[in-house]
Amino acid sequence: MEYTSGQFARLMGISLDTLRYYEKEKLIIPNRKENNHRIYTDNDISWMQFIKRLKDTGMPIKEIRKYSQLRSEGSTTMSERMNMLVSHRYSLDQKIKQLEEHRGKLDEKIEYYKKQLEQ
Amino acid sequence: MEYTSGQFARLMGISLDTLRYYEKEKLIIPNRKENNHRIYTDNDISWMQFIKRLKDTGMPIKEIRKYSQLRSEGSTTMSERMNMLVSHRYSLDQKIKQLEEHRGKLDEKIEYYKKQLEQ
DNA sequence: TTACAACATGGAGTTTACTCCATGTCAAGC
DNA sequence: GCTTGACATGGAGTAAACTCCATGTTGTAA
Repeated sequence: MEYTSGQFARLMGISLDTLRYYEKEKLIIPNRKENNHRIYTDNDISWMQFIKRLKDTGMPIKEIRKYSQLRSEGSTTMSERMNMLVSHRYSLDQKIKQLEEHRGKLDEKIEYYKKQLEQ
Repeated sequence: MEYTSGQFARLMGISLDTLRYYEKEKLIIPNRKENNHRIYTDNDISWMQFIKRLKDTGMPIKEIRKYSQLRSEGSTTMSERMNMLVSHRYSLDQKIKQLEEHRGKLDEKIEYYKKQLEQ
């Protein structure tokens, strides 16, 4: 399947402006038709979903660009890409652990409020 | 114990500029000495630690300001503050769950890379 | 064939959360 | 008494990640 920029943006749940911004930042660079209109493929869909995953887990755009750059250089950059993911996975793990601790402390505070309000 | 702004900032691991920025945003408003210098107390330490917790869990400064505002109005605002925390705790929970899912998907991708590189 | 929606570009503007800078005051050590 | 370091203020600047706008081109339905 192929998609116009508008269709693709709607499908991915982002704005056209954001899509073009990502292109300017070299995260995702679609092919063009003869009329210069962008054309996205199913392959772009899974790539975009992965970009969103990296973003949602806190990877800055500059670093995603680096990953994207390596990806476009082909299979010789595989181990470097894997290293990036392993390191990112580690910091994500740290982050989750910290958030869990914060959640526990929030629970304590909420419990405290509850007790105060019961009286 | 009492602390000057410099001591307090160092203790909390933030910069003096950030500390004053938080004051401008009404998150934490210390008393002043006769010479107009800020003076922080142990009470401010635990309050600041809580501010950091809210920040680290993704609460925007505007909302922390609202909580701070309620807090300064005394015990009559307790249930409202609790409601804020309960709601924040809920979204934090959602966030953690989403991050865990992302982590799982990252693991899959890393596994895939590993297999490719083994050959 | 003409209206209008969708697409394109370049550049300016926005929001959040700081961070830096110029300038001024003031207490303490040499 | 003078320098120096810590503190004060107001305002400008920065980085990240969009978001908006003006202007122009293209594709399609009536």
